[in-house]
Amino acid sequence: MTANASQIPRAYNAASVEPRVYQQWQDQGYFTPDVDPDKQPFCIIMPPPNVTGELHLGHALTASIEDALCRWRRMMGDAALWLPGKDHAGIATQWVVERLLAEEGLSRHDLGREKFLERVWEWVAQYGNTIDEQHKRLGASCDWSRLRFTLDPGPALAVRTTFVNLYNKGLIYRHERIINWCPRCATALSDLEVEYEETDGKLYHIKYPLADGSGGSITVATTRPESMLGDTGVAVHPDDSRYQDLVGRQVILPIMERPIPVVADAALDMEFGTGALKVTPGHDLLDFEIGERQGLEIINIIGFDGNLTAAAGKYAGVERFQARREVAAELESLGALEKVEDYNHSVGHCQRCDAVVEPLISLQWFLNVGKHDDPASIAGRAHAAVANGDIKMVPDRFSRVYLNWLENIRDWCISRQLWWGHRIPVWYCAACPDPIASIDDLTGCPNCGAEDLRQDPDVLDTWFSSGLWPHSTLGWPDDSDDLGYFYPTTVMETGYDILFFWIARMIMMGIENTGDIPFRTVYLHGLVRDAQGAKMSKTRGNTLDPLDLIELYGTDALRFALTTGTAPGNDLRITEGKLEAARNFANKVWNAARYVMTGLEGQTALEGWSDLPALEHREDRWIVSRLDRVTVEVGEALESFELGEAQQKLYEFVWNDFCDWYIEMAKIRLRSGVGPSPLPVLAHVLERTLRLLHPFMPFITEEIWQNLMARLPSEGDRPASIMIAPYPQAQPPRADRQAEEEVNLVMQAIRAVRNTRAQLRIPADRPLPAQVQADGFQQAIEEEAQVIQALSRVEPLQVLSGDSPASDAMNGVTLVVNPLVVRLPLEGVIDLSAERQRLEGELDNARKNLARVENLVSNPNFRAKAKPEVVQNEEERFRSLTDQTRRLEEIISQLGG
RNA sequence: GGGCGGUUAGCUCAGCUGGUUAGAGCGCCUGCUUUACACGCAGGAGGCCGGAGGUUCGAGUCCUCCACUGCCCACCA
Repeated sequence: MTANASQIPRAYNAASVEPRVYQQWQDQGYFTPDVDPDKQPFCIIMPPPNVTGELHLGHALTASIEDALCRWRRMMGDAALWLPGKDHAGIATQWVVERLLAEEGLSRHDLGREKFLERVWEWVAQYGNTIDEQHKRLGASCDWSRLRFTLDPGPALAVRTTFVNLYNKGLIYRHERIINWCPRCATALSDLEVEYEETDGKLYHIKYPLADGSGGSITVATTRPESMLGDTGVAVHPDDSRYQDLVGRQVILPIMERPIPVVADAALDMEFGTGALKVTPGHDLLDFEIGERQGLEIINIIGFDGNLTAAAGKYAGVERFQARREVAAELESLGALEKVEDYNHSVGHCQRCDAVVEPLISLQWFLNVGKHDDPASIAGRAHAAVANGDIKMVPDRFSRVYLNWLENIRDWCISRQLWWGHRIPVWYCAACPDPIASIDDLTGCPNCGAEDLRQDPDVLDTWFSSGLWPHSTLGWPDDSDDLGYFYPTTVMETGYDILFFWIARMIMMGIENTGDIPFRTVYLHGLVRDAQGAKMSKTRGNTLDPLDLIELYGTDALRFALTTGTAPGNDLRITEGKLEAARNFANKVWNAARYVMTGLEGQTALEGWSDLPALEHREDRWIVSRLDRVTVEVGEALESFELGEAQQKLYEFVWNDFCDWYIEMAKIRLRSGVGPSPLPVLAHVLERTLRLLHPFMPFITEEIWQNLMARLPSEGDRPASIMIAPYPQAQPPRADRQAEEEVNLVMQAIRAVRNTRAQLRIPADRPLPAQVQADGFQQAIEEEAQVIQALSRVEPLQVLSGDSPASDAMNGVTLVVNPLVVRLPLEGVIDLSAERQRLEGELDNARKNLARVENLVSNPNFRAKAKPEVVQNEEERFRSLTDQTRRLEEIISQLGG
């Protein structure tokens, strides 16, 4: 383990490190929390990916965020449970297996239900855990011992229990009504599973003659002329003066030659089309409702297979879009087609297969969720939970979207005509009139004892079981320890695209079943898009495989790239540049660590590295003060779910403060051996930084941490892994304003000299003599002289007191780093007038700033109304600018001319 | 039709409750094989924070309107 520093590879090798480290974590049982009353529970239920799923960047984003939160809370001492799962994904999985069968020339009907389900289970056994293994590559610290599948006995019992309870309450019911039907998937869909797309279509104006033979007619407009075969009425608005005299009369439906009534219904939009609507209650939602109100007949002319039915007369058996063309043609030949206009409207498509959805009448199961303003209803309680703040959403704007959805919610069609899924636990007895809902499988009728029972053939919408997920995974309906301890869960984290599908359902079902909310906070992340901002999709071919990216950049870099520089709820683009930046950062951390560990080689005087009891040196006090400031900022960012902000802060601290400045300063002390050794501080800052970074970059931090700890004397309890080490907390006494101010001055002076060199093209290695007037900071500058000399290559450096510049310094450049004045005698390199011009430019700038601040500070309104610390800041700035202006004026006057 | 975002440096984006001279990464320009790192170091250029009003001592940040753009919802016959 304690390899020589020389044996530490020059670059971090993700591929060899990561699987090994992950295995160690898992073997140690770190992912599996105990139910521990002395700890605070923290629980995230992972959104269960589909068993058919391959890890994509959306999963990777989900996992990166959830893992970071879990690792952070675990290090904070919570009993952190991240519970993984998988979803049986009814339609998606059935499709995959049916496609495989099709390759054998078989359909599921050839196999029969039982054999088919066996095949699906075989498929799941063989391929269903791909995504789990992929999650492990991401470093997911989830508790695999608690892994749940939606069809496992536990969740299945939860589904049946819920169904039976709701059935017994009368909230789940079976009804014949108009639903969304996908002819390709041959199943009913919920409203949510229909996606509307703007489509260029036609608006057909069809003339229906009056039945009285008067020669009069009424013209209706439709985008689906074939549906007229099922018309059972024509509706007009009751206030529409054009049609007053037609209401109550009959018209003749062309082609079908069927008399149908003209009715008045207020749902009509008088402005639209001709103001008259053909009513097809069998195939249109609005028409269905009008039909119900007006007592119109329902005729089904489109069948479940998408072909026209016998009720369509001579069009029976014709495919629906073919029928559209043929009906339009026939209407035209009959002279009933008044006109056809181009028309853009939105058409519903099946979310799964993209076929055009057909509204039709069918016998289905529904869940009555009630109204949002009924506090006793499912929707009402789900509404209240968010409205009253029991459940908080991040970002908050999604609360309104959610509430608005619930305010318009309708009953949920929960039955699907599939085989793969939770079969509806209802049996029909040949001898009894009422269906029987039962948690246990029935073999005989509980009412009459008859054995002629038939179970409902349908399965439940996949989202029905998903809706129970937070409590069903924890053991409900049993009163399990996990349920008591981890429920309500802490955070639900997922993409905003499933706010209605999943989040809303979990809130509804969670409260219904347990009486308590399923989670306290909902964190919604955005969609991962490609570099051009396009949605990633397989058909577009613009998907990036996270595993490829891991191979190229490393897991930590991928995770960092996905979660830095983004805000909750905002879509993000993943680009090569971001991935490279993240990888470079990982490399930076690795090399900083390599440097520190090289320094530790063979050292013995490292006592106190873990808590640095007495810091003498200004630079040490500075970096520790900065470290603690960052520690506070990172903690606060995490508390408010601002992961990107936390990582940004850490990035800047590591790269700028620690690497660019502290390590460079420490090198000088290490070389000279003068003053206290910076090694304990280097070790301390590195070790804490690793812990701060660990939730975001778990692998590289663990690998370095193990290496580092092996080189450091044991002080206090030493955990076996960084992932169970405590998350760093700031120690207020270490905040050191003075050290920060002094080191800042030193850095500014160094920058000023470097800048001058670059401007004047003076080679970096050519030593320049310099004088510093260190008004009030003599001691600090004298003590930091070595650093200033080394980092800006000034040699020799003369520190002057007060305002007594050596006269020979006047032929050169004077840098005002208020309150310091740095003089670089550069005879011949720069002429007096150019220098004078430069200084006057600076003075100009300073005066402008001074005027602005003076204005502010002298404004009584500002003094009265601004926060005291703001006033104080501005006053300080005023003094400093006054000072700077005075210095510049003096210097310019000394230049003469 | 209703609602919600976005519009900040050439590109991709941060900027939380209004308070220094608005930041980062990438890209660009100038120098550097400085023994942790060229996946690097040092220096630099580049922004009327979409437009117009308003509130305020003070606005990228709050309010109103407008423009462009993306998304969500809706029974657009």
